[in-house]
Amino acid sequence: MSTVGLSRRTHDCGALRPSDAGSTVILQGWVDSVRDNGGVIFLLIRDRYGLTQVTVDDRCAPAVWENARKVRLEYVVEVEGTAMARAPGAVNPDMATGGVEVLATRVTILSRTRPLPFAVGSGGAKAALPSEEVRLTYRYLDLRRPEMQRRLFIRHRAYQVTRRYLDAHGFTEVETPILNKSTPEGARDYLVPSRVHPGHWYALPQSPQIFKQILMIAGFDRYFQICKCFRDEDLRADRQPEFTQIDIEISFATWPLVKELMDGLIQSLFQEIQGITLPPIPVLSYAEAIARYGVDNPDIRFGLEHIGLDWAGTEFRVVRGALDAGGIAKGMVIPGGATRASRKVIDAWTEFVKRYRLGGLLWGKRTDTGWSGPLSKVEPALLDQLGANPGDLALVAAGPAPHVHTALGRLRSHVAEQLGLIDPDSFGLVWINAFPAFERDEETGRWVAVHHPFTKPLDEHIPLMGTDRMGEVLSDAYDLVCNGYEIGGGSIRIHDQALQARVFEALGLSEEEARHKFGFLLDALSYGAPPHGGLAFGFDRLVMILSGTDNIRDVIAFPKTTTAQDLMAGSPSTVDPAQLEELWVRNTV
RNA sequence: GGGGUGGUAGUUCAGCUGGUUAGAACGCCGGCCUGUCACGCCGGAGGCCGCGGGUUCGAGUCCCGUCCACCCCGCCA
Repeated sequence: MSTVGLSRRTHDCGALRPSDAGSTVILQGWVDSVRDNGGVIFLLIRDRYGLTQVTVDDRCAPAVWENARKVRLEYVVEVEGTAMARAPGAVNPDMATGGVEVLATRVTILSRTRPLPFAVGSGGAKAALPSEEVRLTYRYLDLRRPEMQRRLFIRHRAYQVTRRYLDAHGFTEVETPILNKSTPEGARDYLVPSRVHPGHWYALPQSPQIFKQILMIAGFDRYFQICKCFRDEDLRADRQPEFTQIDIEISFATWPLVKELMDGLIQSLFQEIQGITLPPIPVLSYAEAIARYGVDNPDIRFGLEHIGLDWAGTEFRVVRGALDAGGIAKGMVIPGGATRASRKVIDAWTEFVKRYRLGGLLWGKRTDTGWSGPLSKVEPALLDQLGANPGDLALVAAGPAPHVHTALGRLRSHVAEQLGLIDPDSFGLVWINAFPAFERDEETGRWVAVHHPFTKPLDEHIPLMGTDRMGEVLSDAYDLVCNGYEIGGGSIRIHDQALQARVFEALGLSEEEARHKFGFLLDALSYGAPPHGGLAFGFDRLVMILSGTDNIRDVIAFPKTTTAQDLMAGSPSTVDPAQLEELWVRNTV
């Protein structure tokens, strides 16, 4: 790849090698370090490709010296000089260009800098990274750091691999509107007032869901888009208010076809970016994932699987009480945990599970002869089901099923991380499918769609809709999970308007309401809709995993804080009252 | 909406149970130094101790409130 072309520079800062000795070169870049030894000055020049040492000594003209003395960290300079092989004792084996240096014949300062708010270049290695607040305020400086550049280059590669793969498999990239109709389901919408329609509002898309289904009805057969989505909900380390999805929809799709095509995309991404060939991606049903891992986004890079026990006949009070109240109790065994987990550590785990609305944690250490700890009061025959060996630690959680699953599931990852059971260089991918189609809204008690109301229930479960077994209906939906992160999800959609109407009915949506919210989709479905399905990948999370970070802000050029502010740009901000007036909006703050 | 951690020099941090003039490192400014690569040495400047109240003879330190950053619960079809 040539980066020089018609530019003045002859090489980038990562290019020179001892074999270039004797060449006249021009470099342009930022001053990464200045080592002024009096009679000789060494400048490290940095660009996105690397670092090159420039030498100024008594062979250099007075004008070179004059400018070299003025140079400061992060000045932008152009240096002309002669590439020289370094003397054997002066070679730096830690640098790609460590065998060469450029003896300057000209140093031109292209741009100066004010004193920096924090160390940017390799000199920053000696200082800790500044706070996120400072990094975000001066994002242009943070992004100058090679580590941040590396992540955005990986992101760039991921865009290209995605487009190339999907194009090669017959997908058409289509853009859908950013100014949309609000639908009151799902996350909170970001709203945009209409100037020409007083009192009317657009919503920014939470996803292009309905549009991509309409593209299927329109006959595009295979669609994709790398698109921004917006959800006005509280943030997390892996959640931003605006984020990027690889949005995909396939006509005449079945779950096996979706899996085959998407496994190929994921394989390509890991192959071309990480250079690794993934093993085939396994599939777990939702029910199995919950039983074995407690969560629907399990990290399968380590064991510590949950163990369901048959508690028949137990008189152990905590478990008995939970079971009698309609709850469950299940366990987890930590091999060697009897010595690896101190009482203090177990107490901390007990506190940990309380976050997830669990009352506490029962534990027991398997000894050569029996059990110690609270679990020693349980009937020993029942504990045999745990399959623990002497030296193992068993943890048992009892309570309402959702709390037990979630708490023990989160604890499983917490323990694995704490005990170093996770190989940080490995990737654990797994598909989860056969999700429940409906769940009860905790506040209203109404049935709501777990995925979205266009998700097709499994054929054999369709008759259960609207009956008292509504909660047993499973859907043809699937998520892709990597290292415990949900990185994608989708479903086979309903393409039949009669079935769609039945789902709305089962959800307690009147025909009128359904028409008001989704009328245009219902109309479209009535004009010859092919069977179709698809999914969307969380592109930021994917890049996060591919670049080895656990924070989504690290892979977004200009992210927002946990209070959804852009500290650099200063958004959100107040606006001129005249703007509001034009938009028929009145400020009530 | 709730819980937790943090906020002291440009940056990263120290500052014990309240006590005289708030320190260090890096950076910045000036000087010295001909082979450095975290260069070294000497000197200097730089502080509304996040903000607002309160307790006290006295607050960086204790109390209340508030703002900001981060992590988590709720939330995120």
